[in-house]
Amino acid sequence: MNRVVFDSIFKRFDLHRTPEQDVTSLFEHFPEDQLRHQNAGDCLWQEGENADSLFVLRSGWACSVHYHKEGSRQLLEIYLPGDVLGLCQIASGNRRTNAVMLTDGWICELPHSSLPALFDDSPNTAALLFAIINQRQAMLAERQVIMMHRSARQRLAHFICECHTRLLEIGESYQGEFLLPLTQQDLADALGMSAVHVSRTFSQLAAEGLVQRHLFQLIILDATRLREIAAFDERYLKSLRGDEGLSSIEQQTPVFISPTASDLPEDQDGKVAEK
Amino acid sequence: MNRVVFDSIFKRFDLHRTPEQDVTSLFEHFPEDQLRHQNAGDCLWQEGENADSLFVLRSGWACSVHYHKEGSRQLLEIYLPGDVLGLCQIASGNRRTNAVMLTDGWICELPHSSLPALFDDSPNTAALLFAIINQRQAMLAERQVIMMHRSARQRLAHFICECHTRLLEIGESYQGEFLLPLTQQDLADALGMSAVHVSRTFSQLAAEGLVQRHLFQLIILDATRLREIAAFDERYLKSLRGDEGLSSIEQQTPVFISPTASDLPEDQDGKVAEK
DNA sequence: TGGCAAAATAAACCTAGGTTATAGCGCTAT
DNA sequence: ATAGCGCTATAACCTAGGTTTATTTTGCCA
Repeated sequence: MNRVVFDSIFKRFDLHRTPEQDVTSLFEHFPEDQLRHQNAGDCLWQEGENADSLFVLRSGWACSVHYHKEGSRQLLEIYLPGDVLGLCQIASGNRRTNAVMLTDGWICELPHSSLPALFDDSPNTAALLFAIINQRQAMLAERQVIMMHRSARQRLAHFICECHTRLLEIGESYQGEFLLPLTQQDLADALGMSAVHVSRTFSQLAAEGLVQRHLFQLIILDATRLREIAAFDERYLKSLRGDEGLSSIEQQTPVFISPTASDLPEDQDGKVAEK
Repeated sequence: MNRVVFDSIFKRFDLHRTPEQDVTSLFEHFPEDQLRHQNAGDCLWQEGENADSLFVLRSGWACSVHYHKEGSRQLLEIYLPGDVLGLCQIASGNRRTNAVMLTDGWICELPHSSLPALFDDSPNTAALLFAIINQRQAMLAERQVIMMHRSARQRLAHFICECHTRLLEIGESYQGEFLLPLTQQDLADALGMSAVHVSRTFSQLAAEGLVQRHLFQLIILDATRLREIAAFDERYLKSLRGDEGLSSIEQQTPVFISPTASDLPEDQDGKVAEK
């Protein structure tokens, strides 16, 4: 490795060429017995702990969450299958949030100490991790803009669009339909609104024939209109990919790596977390 | 370099030892003629441009800002002397925000292409940049929590505390007094509230004897109370430092590097930006 | 010294969304 | 069955903060 690694981090376009192989290697570098099952509600780490490992989410949903002293909480990031969690604590070395499974799922834990070996194996991986961190930061910035300047209705619409787009990329949504394993309270905590208002807003969107939600199954009935309302510009989700974004959702094929059903021990269909 | 560099990134505590020297080297690696004067209102980069360099802010204030189609805008980050701007676009390669000088100031531009040489010179610099990115992310996350869960009054109080703490670290505040070169409209755009309400809230804080603002000079009269209101926990600002945060503000000595007055070409006292 | 433009105040009014309360619905466990 | 719990829905009410419109203050410049 050596110079090659840093070059590949700082000459950004290098990483557009082989992200997939590298993510794959990230998964495959560790033997299957490192794969761990988690139940909905399980805690991956807690605020204040030392951070000495990364997690790769192979199936299921997770989130990072901040609990306030007054009892309320805030969901900061939503993690989907294929996501790497804990990257932003590599430097600081301690957790500033909690990470919780939203559904059952399988995770793979990588101690920081194992990273150098991983980089030896596939030099571009470091660049990839760096790119992922940057992408996450882009998502945070985007979310901040949206939270501060848009109505509750728009925020909810945007959240749905974002989930849908991300799920399409990993092949977990068919047509406009997908499983959104969050309670209205979860959504409220993620979007900075009250659960009551989430309910109201959902009813409203449903009444307009835009979406439909039953149990935790969500169906987007009018994607175009929904994206209009949300003013959804998916480019911020695309910085990891070679393309320029803005292509219509329908043409997309999964690019980012998600674990295929076959290489996972049974149950990857998350059951919903109980509060 | 080589292995050493990555080790130093991923063995986090290495960087608690020598951050100062490295930031210094960041500054000194480039000859003085690279130092450029900027006027308040100058644009360092614009949304959509290609990102091929970093900026080090040596004096003055700057911010990253997002303009909305409807004409409103959002200040995303505030940069103070000593800050490095543009880090989070290294991987993605294009700007997703605008960067604007809030006051007159001096900046130093580092093309991405010059980074490898810089890393050769002082291997820890890479780790430092990495750490700074993480720190920025922590600030973003913190801001998100605050923007979503706190009242306008608390947000304003928090913003004041944050600026004060950051300015203390670089030696640009004496006692509770410092220059805050933002108009109420700027503050409104940074805090997601209306300019009118910023004014109202400022008046209220002043009436309670907490702060005092004249022109762009701000005086904190009752720091303790202000921090209570803001529920200000400065730890998120401290991840670059070896200490554990939480020490009282009064005991702090400047640690992060700020350019000393002497090594700057005259006028570093920013004049306020005209809108 | 006077005039101008940008900021800051102030008052009146209005609405998005929070809060509280109640009720229905679909589980699981006795 | 039925009791109990978690999630959702709907309605009534209330408040923080937005918007609009003046009025005042301030600094800048000729």
